[in-house]
Amino acid sequence: MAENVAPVRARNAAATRQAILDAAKSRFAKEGYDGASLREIAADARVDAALVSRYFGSKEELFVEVLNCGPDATELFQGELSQFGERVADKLMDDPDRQDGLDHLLIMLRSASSPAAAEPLRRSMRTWFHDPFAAYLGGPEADVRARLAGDLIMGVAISRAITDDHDLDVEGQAALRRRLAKVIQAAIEP
Amino acid sequence: MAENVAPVRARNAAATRQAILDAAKSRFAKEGYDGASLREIAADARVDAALVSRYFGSKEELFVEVLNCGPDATELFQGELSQFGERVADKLMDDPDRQDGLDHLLIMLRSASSPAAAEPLRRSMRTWFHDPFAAYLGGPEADVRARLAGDLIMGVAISRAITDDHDLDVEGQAALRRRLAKVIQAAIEP
DNA sequence: TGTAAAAGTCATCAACCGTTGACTTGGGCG
DNA sequence: CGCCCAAGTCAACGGTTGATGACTTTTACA
Repeated sequence: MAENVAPVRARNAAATRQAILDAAKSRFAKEGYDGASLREIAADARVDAALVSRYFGSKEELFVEVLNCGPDATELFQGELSQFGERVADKLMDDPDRQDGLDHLLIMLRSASSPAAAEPLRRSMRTWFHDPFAAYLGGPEADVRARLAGDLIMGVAISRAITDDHDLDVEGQAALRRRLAKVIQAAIEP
Repeated sequence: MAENVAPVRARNAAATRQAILDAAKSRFAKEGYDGASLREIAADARVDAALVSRYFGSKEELFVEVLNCGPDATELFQGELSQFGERVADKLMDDPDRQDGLDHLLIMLRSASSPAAAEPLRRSMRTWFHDPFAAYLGGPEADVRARLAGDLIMGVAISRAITDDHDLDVEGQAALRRRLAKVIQAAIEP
């Protein structure tokens, strides 16, 4: 018993930093800014808690870094505009674990109540979601249409995250998917 | 200097209890279940913090009590069905302080990330919002239509609560209100 | 190989949280 | 008036959080 435990990862600042960022992103998405503790994040990343503060300075700076590091939603803003509703509806009604593109949305809703997180959230939302969305839509009142459709998407994502869809049967979900696609399309139409 | 401070309120269990409930409702709506502390709530109600635990047993029980005490949203579910979109859009775009009917929605979104609050939230949402809404709508797939429209309303309420509307000018807000009314109506149409 | 800096760990701090038990104060009833 | 129970207060608890400084281990270079 010379070496007591596995080293988990070779000493590599960049890799460790990334591991912390990944763990933080996941935790923030699941529990929000306040709910996620640095100790949990550090445990997920197999790292001492003190190292997180050391690498990122403070929890808020880590949060900003997480928000700025991954766009993730831009993949939605490619392809036929007329099929946008269908695409997003499919994505939203997928099983929650596959919603990579919606991590930031989840972070947003779960951290909405934290004053410390509010300002970074606003900025990130605008940069990574709203502005690209409005540019993708184009046409008159693009910002209003993007805002409305974005709010709808966020509302549905929240609802799914909260209710776990225990209250809708299979055909109910199918009906919701159809209707959702239609309404999203109506929201972005000029 | 015999009496050192104002008694604030005559000794009255019912009134004190109600004052705590009001303060809790407001705090939960502003900061969510985790963010609102019993000490803050007690201070708002001009009451010692210990009294809150004494009256309601625990923070979670107080939360449940707040959720169960006021429906508040039923007023939306009265009047012409064809005007529903207009009515809700007006309500949503009002200044945030006047959104009495949406307090529970705010509480819901701000507390979405707290495991302790999740189950009471689901129950309350269903009882006080979704079910009456579906009953009000009627017709085929009433639950799906209620769910979708509810998600849209929640998303818009969240968005407004977060962004403070610093990013939309006056005519932008007017355009958003028009479009919102239209999309809500589309969401509830059979 | 020797060494200095980077990478990671440990112990600890002050602040805040929800909750509890012992205490003091007040008002209504005999 | 005097009592007594309800209403309200105070101080303290164990636990958790974010953050910091001193410490040890590893890596890489001369």
